[in-house]
Amino acid sequence: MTEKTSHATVDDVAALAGVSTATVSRCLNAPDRVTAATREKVMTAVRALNYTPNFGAKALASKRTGIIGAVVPTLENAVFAHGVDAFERALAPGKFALLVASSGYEAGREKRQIEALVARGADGLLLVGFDRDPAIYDWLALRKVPYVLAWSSGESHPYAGFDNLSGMAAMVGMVLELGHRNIAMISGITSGNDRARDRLEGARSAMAQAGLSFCGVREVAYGLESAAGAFSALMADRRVTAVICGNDVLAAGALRAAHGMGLRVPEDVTITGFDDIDIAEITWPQLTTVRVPHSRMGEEAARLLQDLIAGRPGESVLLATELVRRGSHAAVAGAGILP
Amino acid sequence: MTEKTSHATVDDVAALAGVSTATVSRCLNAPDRVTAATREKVMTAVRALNYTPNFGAKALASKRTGIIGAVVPTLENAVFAHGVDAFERALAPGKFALLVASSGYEAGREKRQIEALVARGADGLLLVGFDRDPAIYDWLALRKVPYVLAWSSGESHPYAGFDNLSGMAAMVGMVLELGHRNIAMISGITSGNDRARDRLEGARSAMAQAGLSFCGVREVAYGLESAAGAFSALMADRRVTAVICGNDVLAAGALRAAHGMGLRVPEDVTITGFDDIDIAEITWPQLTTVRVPHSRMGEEAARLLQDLIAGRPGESVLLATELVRRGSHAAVAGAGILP
DNA sequence: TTGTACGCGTTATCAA
DNA sequence: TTGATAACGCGTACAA
Repeated sequence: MTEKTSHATVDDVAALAGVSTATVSRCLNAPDRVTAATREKVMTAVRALNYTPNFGAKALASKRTGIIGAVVPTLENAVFAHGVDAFERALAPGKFALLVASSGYEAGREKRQIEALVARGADGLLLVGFDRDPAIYDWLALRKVPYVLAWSSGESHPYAGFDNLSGMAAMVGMVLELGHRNIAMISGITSGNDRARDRLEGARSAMAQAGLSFCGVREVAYGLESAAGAFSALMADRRVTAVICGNDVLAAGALRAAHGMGLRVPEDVTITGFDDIDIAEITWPQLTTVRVPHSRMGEEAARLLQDLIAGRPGESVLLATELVRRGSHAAVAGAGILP
Repeated sequence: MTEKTSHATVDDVAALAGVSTATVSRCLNAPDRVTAATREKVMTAVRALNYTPNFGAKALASKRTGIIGAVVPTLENAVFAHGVDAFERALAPGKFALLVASSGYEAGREKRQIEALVARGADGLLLVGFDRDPAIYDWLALRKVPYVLAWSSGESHPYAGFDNLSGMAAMVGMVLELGHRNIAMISGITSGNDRARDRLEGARSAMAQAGLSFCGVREVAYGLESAAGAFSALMADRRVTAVICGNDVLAAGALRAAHGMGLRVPEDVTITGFDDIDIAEITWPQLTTVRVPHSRMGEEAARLLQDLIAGRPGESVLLATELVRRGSHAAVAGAGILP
């Protein structure tokens, strides 16, 4: 009875090919350090035995797994789904694989997920934003795990992101130019979320620069329903002519609520988004929003992280955001200013 | 100069705690097989040394990684993003982590991704649909890697999915009841995609049952633009009063094209979707579509796969789809049938 | 309940 | 270019 269930090992391959295990290993990991003739013999044996290197043994001996971890709030937001998708595709094929975990916007869960990924041997990490317990950065440094932050500018950390603050300030600036003065905002929950905080901050500073402040600000969880609720509450103040939203999902929810209330967009109220995900082009009217190059950002993050893992310097990159003027904005009625 | 860079090992912990390495291992993996007193000593040492088990060594010795792999066409489609998100959340926390790869709807790339995940020591796999090279299933069986198929009923394979065929047949049945007779369809690319094929097949069989066939069928890549193009082409036939779409993205693209052509929906043309993702509620009018319990499916798939990995039997589950009647359908003009 | 000692399969060092 | 051999760090029979 031969052991049919056990897999072939380097020893089996070496024996069949008539070489040493060291040569087999070289053939697989550094083919150019072996003569064509022996390489041929070895590869034939590999195929004959259907040999696959044991992952654990390889990781143990080489001290690297080829696994990169990513922790995002949720894949349900297209922003992260697209970014992670692009990130994964930009990883050197065959060399790295992506381990994904979600935090549900919870700091505690994010910490546990980071630990779990590192425990699984992640060679590097992709994280969202910079706002987290400093102990985590210390721990990562201690463990010598390289990481890249995305969707924000990472302050002192390596990052591939953009400036949420100025992006939103530009949007509010445009709304002000349209003559709006009574403006409200629906923001994401800012606690533990630097993206949401920066967007709110950017909006407020643009208002302040014009000597104004918001009629009302509502912090709500990202979701159509919560945005719709916030919108109705905000519009109770009949002076409001524009509602700035922290992202496109929030804006879509507000838009729907507006329709439900019999309000015309943009004639009665201007609604703006942020992110420029697919839904921005699907709503009616289409959303005026801030374009963020999510896919490009995923690619840059992958490039940067792979540099870091390889011991190369690696430079952070700040991507530009862009105002996208579509149909959900207009000059305030009677303002005499053209859109 | 002490070696500051090397991490603590079981030996270090054992030495500090004054026990053997075996006891340390037991404390971490089977705490109940150790007295509370020694456990306390060991855990104190673990914390003091900031000890984390080496992943490679653990995997090598235990022959399992706690890594589960998933290969989906793309995370850009909300259907997969949501499903994967739910799947990941349903994985036993701390015990399993999710390795995600995308195939871009390419069979060759999917095969390579599967191999890459198995090479990374995946204890189990989540795959989309059943339509793939049989050699892959053989290879998986040879390697003894458990897997679960989702988004389809998996034929002879373990699956957590739903019946695309009957789901679409029900939708077409409803459209026929509304009096429509000149119907066209925008389908996803059916080659290598059993979901798209089943939906097209289900639609055709419902038509056939009424003694009809489609005015036109267009197979296009999933995307707003391609759907918009297909819609205009299909509507060149002025008899068409309803367009069945293979999924919600396609339907959203068709809807946008309809607006662009000055067609009213649903007064001039009925448009239906499939999947019931977020955008179905964001379009105007909201999409009449087929609801698929993506999150529930992800959870069931996780449950099933974990059963399989644990050596338990594990039962496939077929989830029910449901017709969601919203605003994009209406009785054909002059049909005298109420919606 | 705890300790001893070996095996897991690969890579890397150093000679040849 | 190739080969012998020593790590790599943990789990686990088996014995105490």
